[in-house]
Amino acid sequence: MKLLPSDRVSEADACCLHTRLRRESKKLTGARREILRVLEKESRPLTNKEIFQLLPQVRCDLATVYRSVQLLEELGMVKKFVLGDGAARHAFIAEGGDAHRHHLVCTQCQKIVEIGECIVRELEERVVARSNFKAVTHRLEFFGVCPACQ
Amino acid sequence: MKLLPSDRVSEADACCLHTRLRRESKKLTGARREILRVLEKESRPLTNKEIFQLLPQVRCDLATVYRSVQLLEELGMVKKFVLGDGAARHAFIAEGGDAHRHHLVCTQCQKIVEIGECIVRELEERVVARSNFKAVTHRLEFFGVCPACQ
DNA sequence: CATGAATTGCAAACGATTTGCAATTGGATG
DNA sequence: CATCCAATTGCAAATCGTTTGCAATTCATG
Repeated sequence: MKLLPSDRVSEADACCLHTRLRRESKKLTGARREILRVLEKESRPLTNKEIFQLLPQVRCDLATVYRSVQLLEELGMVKKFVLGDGAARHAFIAEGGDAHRHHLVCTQCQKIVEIGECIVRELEERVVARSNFKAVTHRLEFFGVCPACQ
Repeated sequence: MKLLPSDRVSEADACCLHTRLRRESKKLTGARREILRVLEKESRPLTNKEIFQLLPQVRCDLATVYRSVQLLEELGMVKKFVLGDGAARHAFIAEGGDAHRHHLVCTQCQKIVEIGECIVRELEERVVARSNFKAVTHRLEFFGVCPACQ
C-alpha cells in the first residue's frame, strides 16, 4: 500500500507507533500508519469495515485492516469495544489517555455517543437527563484472568 | 418436538409463559417450554449452542433455539448478554427479577462468574479483592433510544 | 542495494446468526 | 372431538463478521 504525501499521523503518534513497533520487530507499514490516522481523526469507535471505507484512495485489503487493528490493540494504542450489534468497534487511545470510555448506544439506529464519566449509580440518571435518550439501560461487565488461568 | 412427561418449567413460570404468549397470539410449544426450562435450571448465561446441547433427548433444531430465545427475550423472560467472545449469552429472568446482572469474565478460559452488585467505582476493587481474578478491567455501556428515533 | 523476516492481497474457511419455504402443529371454533 | 388456519418447525442455504493459508511483496538492516 502506497502512502500519499499528505497522509500521516501526528508527529508524536507516528513516532510512538514506530518505536513501539520496532520494540517487537514489527514493521511500520503504510497500512498501519493510515489506519491509526483514520482512528485518530474520528473520535467515535469505528468498525473495521468503517475504517476500511475511510482509508484514502489507495486502500488496503479488509483482512489487513483486521490484522493491523488487532496489532494496534495489542500495542495498547487502540481500544476495542464490543457493543453487541454484531461488529466490534475500535477507538484510538491517546498517549496516556484512559481506556475507560463508555458509550450511549441507540438501540434503534445504532448511533453512538461518547460519555465522559465513569460512574454508574447516579450516572445513569444523569446520562438520561443530558442525552435526551429514552428507555436507557446499561451494560457492565468485568474482565480479568481467573485463578485457574493465572 | 415432543415433550417428555417430566420436562416442564415450574408451575408459575409455565403459566406466566403461557399467558404472555397468548397475549400476542403466540403458541406455547414444546421447544419454548424446554428452552425456558433449561435457562431456568442454569444460573449462568448460556449461548444458544449450549442451550441446544442441554435440551433433553428429543431436541429441536438450532434455528428454533435462536428463534425461541429471541421471542423469550422480547417477552422479557430472558436477558441477552453480549460479552464479546463471539457468541451471545442468555439468562432466565425470574418474575420481577432485576435484569441488571453483571459478570466477571475470564479473558483466557471464558469462565463466567456472576456479580451480585451494581456499582462501579469501588466495585472494581472489591471485585478484584473477592474474586482472585487479576488484570481486571470492566466494560460499561449505556443503551437507549436517541432523540432522532423517539 | 541485497537479504530475510514481516506483511499484504486474495480467496477460501469459519462460526454465529438469519432466512425462505414446505411440512407440521397448537389452539380456537363449531 | 374434528376441523381449520395461523403460527411454528426443520432443513438447507444464505449472510455477516472475522480468521487463516499461501504465494507475492515490502520494510529494515547490514
